[in-house]
Amino acid sequence: MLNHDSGQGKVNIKEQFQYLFEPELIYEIEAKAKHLSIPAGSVIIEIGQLIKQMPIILSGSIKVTRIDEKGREILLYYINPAESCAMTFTCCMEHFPSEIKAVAEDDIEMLSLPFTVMDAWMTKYPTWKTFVMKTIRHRFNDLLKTIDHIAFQKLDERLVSYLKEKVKTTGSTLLNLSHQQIADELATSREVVSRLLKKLENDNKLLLYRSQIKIMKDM
Amino acid sequence: MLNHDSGQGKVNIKEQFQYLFEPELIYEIEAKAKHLSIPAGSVIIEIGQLIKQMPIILSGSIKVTRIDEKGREILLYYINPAESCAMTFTCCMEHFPSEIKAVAEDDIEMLSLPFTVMDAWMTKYPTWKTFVMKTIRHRFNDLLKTIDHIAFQKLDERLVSYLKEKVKTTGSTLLNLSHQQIADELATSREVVSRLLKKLENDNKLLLYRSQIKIMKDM
DNA sequence: TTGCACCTGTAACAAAAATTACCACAATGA
DNA sequence: TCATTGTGGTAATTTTTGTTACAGGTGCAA
Repeated sequence: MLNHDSGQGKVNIKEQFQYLFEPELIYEIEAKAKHLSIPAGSVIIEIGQLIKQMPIILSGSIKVTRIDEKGREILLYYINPAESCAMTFTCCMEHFPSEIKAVAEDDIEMLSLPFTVMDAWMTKYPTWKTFVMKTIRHRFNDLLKTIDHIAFQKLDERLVSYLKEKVKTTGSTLLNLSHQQIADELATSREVVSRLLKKLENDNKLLLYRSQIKIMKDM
Repeated sequence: MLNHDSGQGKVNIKEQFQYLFEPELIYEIEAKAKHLSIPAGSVIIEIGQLIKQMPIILSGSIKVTRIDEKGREILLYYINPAESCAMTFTCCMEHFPSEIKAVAEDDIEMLSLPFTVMDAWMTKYPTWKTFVMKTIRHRFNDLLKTIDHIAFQKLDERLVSYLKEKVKTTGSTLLNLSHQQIADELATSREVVSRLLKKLENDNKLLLYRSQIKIMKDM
C-alpha cells in the first residue's frame, strides 16, 4: 500500500511490474503511458462520461461508487496499486460511457494509457491478457461481495464488515472517518451509523473520537 | 426469445451466429462444441465448482444466482440465447471455481465449448474477443442494476421492477410464479411478497391466481 | 472574537420489513 | 379416499431502519 518512492516523487515502473508483465510490454507501457499525479479527492470518472484512457495505479487507491438518480451513493470497491479498472476495459474497448464514479481516495500516482492500445495488446501480449482477465475476475468478485453484504447482512453486520475491511486496506486500526462518510458509503443515514457505532463502543469493540475510530482487537 | 426450430429439435448455429462471428469461427465452433439439451430446472453450475466448459445458449434461458452460507438466495441476472456467462470466461481462463449458481430456467439447448479454446480464440478471432468483452460488459451492468435495486429501492419498488422485467423477458403478461419463488429471488420472505402483491392487486396493477400473476397494462 | 460549517449524541417517532402463527384451499399421489 | 405438500391470505408483533428535531462541541477563517 505504501509508496516508498515518495521522496523521489516517482514510482519505478520497471520494478513494480517486472513480475506482472513481460519486458517488451513494460517497454511499451513506458513509451505510451502518461504519468499522472492526482491529488486526493479528485473525481477521476463520473457516471455517463466517455472513457478515453485506461488507468493503472502506481500508488494510492481509488474509490469506485455507484450513484442513483436521487444522488444516493454506495461503495462498490477500491482499486489499489498495480491494479486497474475492469469497467474501463470493457467500456473503452467498446466506446461505452462509464457506469460508475471514481474518486481518488488519497494522492494518486497512475499511468494513463490511450484506450487504442488495449485491443492490440490483448492479442500481442499474453501477460496483458492475463492481467485484464484477472482484473475483471477481481472486480466481479468485489461486486458479488457487495451484493452479499447489502442483500444478506443487516446494517450492523455490514458496518462491522466495512470497518474490518478498512482496517485491512489502510493497515491501521485508527480510521479517519466521519459518521457521515460511513453512512454515504453504506447508503444509509448518519443517525443510524452513529447509533450502531455507539452500540459497538459500548460493547468495547471500538473507541469513538472526532472523525476517528479506533478499532479494538476483539472486533 | 422463442425457438422457432423447436419442431426440428435443433437450432441452426450458422444462422443464429452469422452476424455475430466470422465464418471461420463458426466453422470452429461447429467442430469443437458439444451440443447439449438440458431440461428445465437442472443445476448447471454450483458455487465452488470448477468450470471446465463454456456455455453458449441457443434457446431457453439460464438463471444465475448468488447464495450465502445460510442458504439464502438472490437473483443476479439471466443468460439468454446467443449469450454466454462472463463469470465463466474469467473463471475458466484462470481455473478458478465458480462464485455463482446457474439453473436452467426452461428447457435449454446450448453449446458447450472446452475451456482450452477460450485463450486461443481471444487472439485468433476479433469477433470472439468482441463477444467476450460485450458479454462481460453486459454482466457488469446487470450486477450494477442488481446493486441499484437492493441498495436504493424499497421492496415494493423492487417487486414492481422484478415483475416488469419478467414480463419483458418472458414476453407474456401472465407470469407463472409462486409467491415463494419471488421471495427467494428477491431474498425476502413469502409473507412480505404476498402482502405487497395484494396491495398491487387492490391498486389494479395486477391480478392474482394460484401460482400465476396477470400483469395489467398500467403497472 | 465571532460566526459558520462540520461533527457527534440522542430522543421520539414513523415506516418498512421480518417473524410468528394461524387458517383455508388446491393439487398430488398413495 | 385420505394424507401430504405446496400455496396463498392475514393478523399480530417485533425488529430494523429511516426521519425529524435539537443540543452541544470543535476548529477554522473572516
